[in-house]
This record gives sequence, C-alpha cells and structure tokens, in this order.
Amino acid sequence: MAYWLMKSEPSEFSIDDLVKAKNQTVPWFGVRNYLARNYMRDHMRVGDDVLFYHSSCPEPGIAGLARVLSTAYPDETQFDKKSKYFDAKATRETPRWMLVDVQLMRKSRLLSLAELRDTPALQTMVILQRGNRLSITPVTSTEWKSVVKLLGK
DNA sequence: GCCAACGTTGGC
DNA sequence: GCCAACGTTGGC
Repeated sequence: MAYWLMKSEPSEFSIDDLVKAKNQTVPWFGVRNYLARNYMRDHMRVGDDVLFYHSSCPEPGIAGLARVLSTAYPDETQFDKKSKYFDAKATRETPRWMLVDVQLMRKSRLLSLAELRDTPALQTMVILQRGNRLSITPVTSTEWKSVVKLLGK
C-alpha cells in the first residue's frame, strides 16, 4: 500500500467536482510530465491512498481523501485535437500519456498549505520542498497518518 | 551529449 | 503580475 498527493487546479477540477462525478470517480487526465506519469503507470496500485490537493487557487491545500481505483491506461485527451492536452506525437498504437482512475473517499475541511508548513511532522513532504512543482508526489505512511490526524476523525 | 533559451508551474 | 525553480527543446 502506497500513498500519494495529487494536485488539481479547482478551476479545472475541484473536490466538489469529484463529489458530483459519476461513481465519485475521475480519470486523472492532463498529466504531461514524465515523472508524474511514471508514478501512475509504474508505481500506483489499486487501493493506494491519495491526498487530493487544490493548487493555483486562492486557498491552496488538501481538500479531501481519495484512492486509486484502476491501474494505468491511456489518457484519451492526448488523442483529442480539440483538447488542450492534445499531443501530436502520441498515437493509439504508442500512447505517451497514461492515467489512473481516482475515487473519492471523503471531502475534508481544507487543510491549507500554511497549516502543512506549520506542522513539524509534515516538513518532509515532497510538496513542501523548495522548488518542487510535480503534480503527483509520493507521501509516506507517517505523513499520511499526520494529515489524517490533522483532518480529524 | 551539451547547454542556452524558452516555457510552465504555482505560491505569493 | 512577479519570479524562482526546473523541465523541455533544439542547434550544434
């Protein structure tokens, strides 16, 4: 069992969108970074736990808990000429971008970035390291437990 | 394969 | 809107 933090811009896809989504599940489309892709393709397993993080917004922070619902499969948006995620170099025979399905466990209070920074037990989080911009990062079990504790219940 | 230029991310 | 950080591109 592994733990992950996955960033989403709420203007594009928020925790409330996930609450409303069919089966409260979303294909994690739009990742266009190789390391983040590799985490999904090579390291995520069904049942892994996910921190759903809101980025590039007025109140960045953890907005809910989710889990990995599928193994990796091709991201359809890479084939869609009308999508901003279209990739001319990707083909169905040799897809370049893979994703997993993510299902809501529960929406939480917003655990703000400031609060994360103020929590000694969370200083090791990749997302808090200087210069880190990766949209998917591994989380340790210790960090996970600390976050759940801060969220309460 | 190097590396300068350029583009993107994302908090502030 | 700024800008630090870092990934990608492309000429050589």
